[in-house]
Amino acid sequence: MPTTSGNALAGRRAQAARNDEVILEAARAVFLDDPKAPIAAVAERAGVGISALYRRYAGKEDLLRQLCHAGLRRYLAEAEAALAEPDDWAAFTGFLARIVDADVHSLTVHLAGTFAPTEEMGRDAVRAGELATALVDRAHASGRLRPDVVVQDLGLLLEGCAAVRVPDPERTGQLRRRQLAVLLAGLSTVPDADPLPGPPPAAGEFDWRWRQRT
Amino acid sequence: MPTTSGNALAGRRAQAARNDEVILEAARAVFLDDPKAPIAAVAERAGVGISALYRRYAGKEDLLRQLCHAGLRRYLAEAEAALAEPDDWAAFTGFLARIVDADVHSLTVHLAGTFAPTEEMGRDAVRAGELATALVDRAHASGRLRPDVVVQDLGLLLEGCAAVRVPDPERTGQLRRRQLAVLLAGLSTVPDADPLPGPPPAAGEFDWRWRQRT
DNA sequence: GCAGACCGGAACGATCCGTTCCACTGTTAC
DNA sequence: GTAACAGTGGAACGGATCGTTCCGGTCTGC
Repeated sequence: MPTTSGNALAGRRAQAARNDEVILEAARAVFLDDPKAPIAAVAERAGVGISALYRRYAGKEDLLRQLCHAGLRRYLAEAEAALAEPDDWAAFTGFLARIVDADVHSLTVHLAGTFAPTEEMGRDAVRAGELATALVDRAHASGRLRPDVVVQDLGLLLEGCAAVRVPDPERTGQLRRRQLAVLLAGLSTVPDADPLPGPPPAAGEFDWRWRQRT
Repeated sequence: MPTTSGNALAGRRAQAARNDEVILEAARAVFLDDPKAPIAAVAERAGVGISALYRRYAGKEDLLRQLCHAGLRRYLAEAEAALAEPDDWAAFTGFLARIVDADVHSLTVHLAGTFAPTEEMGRDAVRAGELATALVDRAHASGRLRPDVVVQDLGLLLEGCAAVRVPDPERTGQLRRRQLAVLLAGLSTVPDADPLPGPPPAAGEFDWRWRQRT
């Protein structure tokens, strides 16, 4: 029989621990899809009751804030990992690809403004700006980045990728990779040797937009 | 004294005619900013009462539909105008620039799904697809468009531009032009000779996102 | 075997929003 | 002149939504 120490994952305590993760993941998925989604949608998606949510977070704003902060931390982690990469241009493109794949931009940006940010988030945001600047500087140093590109252009680029969205998440990822490839080719000084990635968008692939949404 | 025929713009009839336009423009501005905006916001922005709206449109859905259809017609008009342009590549890029400037993509796409489309809209949508295909074909013929680009990539491109938005509409236009330039450079087979247009995004220009929204 | 951590979900109260309705005003037709 | 009326502003209504609270139940840890 499990005790508080040592033994992990058993019984009620285990369910609680699992719920911690399952709720956060559900919140991520739900609010990524619709930043104004009701909190009940998160509970439903997670397969838990509403109480399980309120036991962990003071309220909706608190949940949003922590979710957003997690995204910001992910951004920092990826940026730091990228700066460890020796190749300047690969560090730059790899960073962007991972941020796009992780859909971090939607989290940090589309959720911003829906809660009062903490001071720590402010500090993290500043640091994120510094790291991004370092990555852009190195990309410039490599000579492969157009000279008239500034750090803030990263915001436009990420926004442009995050805007691509279809119902199927996996397909969304493919299309975003394609969009990113085009944008990077546009930001590069050397012609793009590779073909555009992924199956190209097909006829009728965007028709779902016209179907009546509830 | 004005009669029904001949004389234009006087008295009550004139106000009504003016309101027709002022309401449509207000609706455009409001729903472009927030597709889920309440109808009262449109009336307020137009400086009229709610009755003035309901006298012209059967309901919110009807207003949305007509607004969206107007955008679709604008798309068709621009596409036809572009096809009259002799230079294949200029026709392609000019078309995209005008669509981006007119913010037609947000209208047709972000409003889609909020109303039951008419059959005429369906026909117009099909025709829009045909014209877009013709423009892409001509761009391919010019040799300046990457061979692996398909018509549906236009959707991604427009989405990527429409995603750029700051509070000031004029600045939004500038930044979208910049984004479009990058995307077009990425879609082109020949290196981009011109520098990126407009003042580059500045530090702190996106901070407004973090200010608490009501 | 019991105290309590943990949970599901109904219930509540506060908004919000689309639509209707009515009183009012200036205009037009006669 | 004046009677009908098109056009309007905005209050009021009814329904829907959503964040949060709360209570009864269950299973665990000791």
